[in-house]
Amino acid sequence: MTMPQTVFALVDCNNFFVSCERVFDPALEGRPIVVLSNNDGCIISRSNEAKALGIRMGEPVFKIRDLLKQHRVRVFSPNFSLYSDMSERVMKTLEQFSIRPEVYSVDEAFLDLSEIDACVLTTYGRDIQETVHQWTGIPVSVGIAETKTLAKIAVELAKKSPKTHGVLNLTGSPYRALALQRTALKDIWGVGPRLVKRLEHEGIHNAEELCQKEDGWLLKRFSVMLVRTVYELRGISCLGSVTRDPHQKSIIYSRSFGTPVETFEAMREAVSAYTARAAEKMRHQRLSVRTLNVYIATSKFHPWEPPYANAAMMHLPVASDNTSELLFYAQRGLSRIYQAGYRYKKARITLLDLVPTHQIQQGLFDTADRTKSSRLMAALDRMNRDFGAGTVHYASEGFEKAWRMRQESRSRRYTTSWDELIILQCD
DNA sequence: TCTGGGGTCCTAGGACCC
DNA sequence: TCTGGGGTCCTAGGACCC
Repeated sequence: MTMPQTVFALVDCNNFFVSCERVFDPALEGRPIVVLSNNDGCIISRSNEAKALGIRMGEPVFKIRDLLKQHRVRVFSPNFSLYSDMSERVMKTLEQFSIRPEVYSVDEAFLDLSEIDACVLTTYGRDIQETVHQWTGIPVSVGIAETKTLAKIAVELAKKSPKTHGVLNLTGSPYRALALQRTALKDIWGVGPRLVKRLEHEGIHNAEELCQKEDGWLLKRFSVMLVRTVYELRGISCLGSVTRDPHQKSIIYSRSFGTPVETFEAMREAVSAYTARAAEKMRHQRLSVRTLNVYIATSKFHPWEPPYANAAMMHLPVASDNTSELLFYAQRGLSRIYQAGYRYKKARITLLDLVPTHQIQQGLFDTADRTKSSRLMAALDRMNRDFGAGTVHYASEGFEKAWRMRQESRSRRYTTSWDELIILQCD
């Protein structure tokens, strides 16, 4: 029995965060720009002009300040509400081309094109590219192939070679072997730095050579995961859906502090604020949590300071989506791990064991009035949504927030905040 | 002075049971 | 005195991804 041939397209937004900034300020076109991580720490998105200057992904900003200045690179603090809104617009547009695009990340989606006539696939890809650009202003590249792993390779090659104009169809292509030959190990989806090292040690240096290896040999030395990747490279689709279904398994809220935290009170504020943010995210997805993890740490970059990191795992008797309840456990967890005398740089709240709120198992001795508390939470979320984040918050989150992260040059939230709409002048 | 944040999956090893 | 071995469940940590 032969399986029907699968075909996937990977649609990948070019330099996504940078492209979002450009949509609302066309003067940025052709200029080097970068977007920074939270706390204005590292580079997380670069325009082609910035890449050409040798600015690397993940580069700490303080190391390249002179370079940025010298070339008059426009620098943006991240504006995630803008980016996620733009992302939704792109994904919505893709629904024109496939019943249910699999949203893989903020800037990537897979489309199942198995039903599309093989002779029109490349044209179809171009159509996707043009429509997304026209409807959202975001430039995308499209890679088409028999498996998701090959589609990834196709899209990377499409970005690199100008001849393709951003669309490359590898299905049934005589160039596939050549494409694999030109793909370094580190550029294969699922192969990270550790595997690269081990594979190179075995004398394998590109995707094509990896494909030639026998299954048994791979299995003996590596894992089933790598075997799966190799099958994909050979054109046999064996990855399931990449979307987060049926619901997310964990929610993290993690931030570095703008200035180090050195007192229990300040840390308690930060942990409370982070817990409240994580709880908001969770309620937005109609989930409740059974296990909560509190983590605090000093900087890992200051070897001259005494290091400390610890985490506390807290189990709730009954799954909850109530911020007050979560705050109680978070604070209790914190007092278990907090040690005085350190300069803390980061805190993190992880919510694990998430369950849909509508199917919570009530505890035998649980007397809390769940309906009442969920109405309170809904009211709180609504106020913060309609009147701006932080309109109403818990006192334990604090008011001074000296630990709050730095954000010096964020663009306006053009699409999600009434106060920050774009203004046109017509003279 | 300044070094991000949010996820998933797999595996090894310990605890415990029969 | 003999010091087995299989199964399951849980967790921490590794590896990878964007």
